[in-house]
This record gives sequence, structure tokens and C-alpha cells, in this order.
Amino acid sequence: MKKFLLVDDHVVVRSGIKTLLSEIYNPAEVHEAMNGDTAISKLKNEQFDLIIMDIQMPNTDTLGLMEYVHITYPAAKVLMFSMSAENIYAKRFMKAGASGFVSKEAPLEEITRAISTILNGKKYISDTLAEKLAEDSYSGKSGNPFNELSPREFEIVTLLLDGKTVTDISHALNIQTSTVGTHKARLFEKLGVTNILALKELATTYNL
Amino acid sequence: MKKFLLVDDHVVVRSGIKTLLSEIYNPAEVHEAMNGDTAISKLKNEQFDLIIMDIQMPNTDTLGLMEYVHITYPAAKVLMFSMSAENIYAKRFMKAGASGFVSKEAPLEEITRAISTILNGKKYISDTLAEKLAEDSYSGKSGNPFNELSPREFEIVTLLLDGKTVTDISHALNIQTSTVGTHKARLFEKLGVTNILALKELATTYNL
DNA sequence: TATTTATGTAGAAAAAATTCTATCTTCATA
DNA sequence: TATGAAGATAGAATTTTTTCTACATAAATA
Repeated sequence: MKKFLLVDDHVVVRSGIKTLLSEIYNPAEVHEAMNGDTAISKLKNEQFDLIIMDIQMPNTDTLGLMEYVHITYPAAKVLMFSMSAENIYAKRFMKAGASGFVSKEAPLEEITRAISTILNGKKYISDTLAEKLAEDSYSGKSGNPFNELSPREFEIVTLLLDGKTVTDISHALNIQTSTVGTHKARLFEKLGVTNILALKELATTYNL
Repeated sequence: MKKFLLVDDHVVVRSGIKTLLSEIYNPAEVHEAMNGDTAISKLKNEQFDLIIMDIQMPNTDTLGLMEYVHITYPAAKVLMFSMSAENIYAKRFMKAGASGFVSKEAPLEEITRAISTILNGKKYISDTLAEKLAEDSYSGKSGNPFNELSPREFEIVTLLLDGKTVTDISHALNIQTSTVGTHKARLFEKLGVTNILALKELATTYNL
């Protein structure tokens, strides 16, 4: 019997995936976690065939969580689930050790394909994402300025775009406000923006 | 038998709600639409006991859709479903004729309560949202929240939306930064917003 | 291998923003 | 007309953010 762990803060989403999994892998043992902490403690006690994780959860640094899972349980397979279509996040998560990336907007058929591909020990990425990854690796630059950001800067930019203040972020990441300030200044510099609204606009044009 | 229409672009969300509905209202007839256009055409052909709609869908003006539904089918009951917790839009959707507003982050228990409350002909809003609404209706406000701003506040909101800092504004208007700060705090309060990004979003929905 | 560059971090100081309280004025209305 | 609400304004105190400098480490490169 396959064992799954769903990490998502939305009941309805968990319920939807659960239904889906039960239909395909009957019986399927489906565990749920609505935040990073719960996920971590579940992982300590049990081993899963597949972890399905939302990339976006309140009060949870999901990229950090992905890294943690990959380092702590290198054999774990994680399918990242994103609310929006293929975006700039995908690459980061794949680098952090995810086994696949799929959008919640994707047709059911693609979602099930992603799951079974990963369960078979392979990685799954959609065709469009594969193209994007290919593009970058051969043209050097993607043209997307957000790709120039370091992992930490990227992490911070997403929180900033979420309306979080420097102080919020310093708490969330357990670092000094001055450190957050430094990252913020460097990332503003890299992106060529001078205020949060311009940052938002830029992010929107690159549909981040 | 109850007839439902789910309007949401995410398969897994639809599937989750569908499962939920089937569990409570067995049998339940659940129709789905993944965008506004599909929803409109479904509404033309059939009548539903309840429409459950995501407030956020790509290429869909959901507030406009809500208004359209309310005007075209005044008896229709619509439960708005938002990805994030109670947000600034809730109020506008309620004013546009929604029967309820609930967050996907809400516990299952609240979601089912919302659904049954509305099916019983009542409106459902969370306690926190109820408070917010009470505040307004009691002061008789309606429509565009930007109209509630005083001339000075409006002047300042414009500059703020232009990416100007408090200091910039104090120079431009020849007043103290503390004065600008006071105006800013009051206007944030009036608009029910806590940061500049939320302000921008609000301004965008009222195409300011 | 030695050297540079990028990154993550933070302390200290400075600057900016926010909060709180308090005038003063205008305007509506009991 | 007296009363009070709404608005525009700030001073002072406080909090937050920014800036500047610096250091350690890791990765890249001459």
C-alpha cells in the first residue's frame, strides 16, 4: 500500500488530492499536515512513498522546508504543488531537491501522470517547464531578473511581495533586521527597483 | 436533491469541495465551471441551490461576475471562497450580493456551516468579517471606499500609489512627516488595508 | 593554488516611519 | 448657539528601516 503525505493548509485541497489518490491507489494511506511543523514531525515518525506539498503556505518557508526534507531524508520524493501555473518558483524547488512540480490548474490527467512518474522513481516536470529550464541552461541568461537573485534573496523577495515587513521577515527567518535590510537592498539593486510597488510590478510582469 | 455549481479553476479544489458536498448532501448534484464564461453559460441553462465561487481566477473579473449573477438571478445564492483569509475584498463581494464568504484556510467545520447556513436562506459571514461589515453599515458607507477619504487623504493616497515615500510627500506638500504619517494611518484604516501592496490591489480593483 | 567574487550574516549609527496626543478650524446639527 | 464630529496639522517618543562597514565562508577563476 502506498503511503502519502499531503502538506497543504487548505482543507479542500487536501480533500481533493486525497480523493484523487484513493481513486488511483486503492488502498492508499493518506496523511495530512497543514503546516511545515506538522509535516516535519510526521516525517520523523514515518516514511512516505510520496510527499505532496503546496509551495505556498502561511507562516511556512516552503523552500526551506523542501531543503530540509531533501537533506534529512535524501530518498524522500516530493511533488511540489503550486496554485499558479508554471512559474519562476519551479526551478528553485527542483534545485532544492523536489522530484516534480505541477500546477493545481493542470488537468487531472497531468496531476496523476506526475504522481505515477515520481512513484516510478523518475522526476516529473511539465513540457513547458522543461522548455524553460532548457532555455536557461543554454542561453545563460533567462532574461528574468529574478533569476539573478541568490536563494536567500529570492526567499526574501517572496515574503516582501506578500506584504511582509522587514521585521516580520527577520522573525520568520530568525535573522537580524539589518540582515534582512541588507538582502532587501541588494535585491532591489539587482532588480533595479527602488520601492515595493515597482517590485510588485516587476514581479507581475514576470508572473511570479 | 441539492444542485451545486462550483466555479474554480483548480481541479483539486473542485474535487475537494465535491467530495465534501457528496458527504453531506447525499445525493448531491455537483456541476463545475473552471472560469467565468463557463459559469455564465451553465447558469443560463440551469438553476442551482448554491453557487460556490473562488474569488480569484485568471482572466476572470470575479467581482463583476458576482454582480452579474446577482442582477441576472437575484435569487441565486453565492458562497465566495477565497484562498487567503478574510481579505479586503470580502466586504465588496458581500455588497455585490454574495450570500457568504469563507476562506479555504477555514476548518472544514466552518465551511460546512457556511454552506448549510446559506442553503437555509441565511447569509453566512465569519465573526471577524461580521464586525467589519457592522462597522460600515452602521456608518452608512457604501460603494467606492476611496470616496470616504478626505481631500487631503486622497491627495496623499495618490502619491503613495505613485511609489512616493512619506518623506517625499512631506516635502511635496510642505508638511511634517508626522502629518503625512497621520494621514496615511487614517486612510489605511478607512480603506481597511495594512500595507502598501494591499492598498495598490484595492486601488486596482477600483481602477484608480 | 592563490585570489577574487558572491553570499549570508550582523553591529552600530543614521534616517525614516509610526504612534500617541493634542491643537485649531470648519461645518453640521441638537 | 452650543456641541461635537471630522479634518489638517505637528511635537515628542518610539519603533522600524536603512545604510555602512565588516567578517566568514563557499564558489569561481586566474
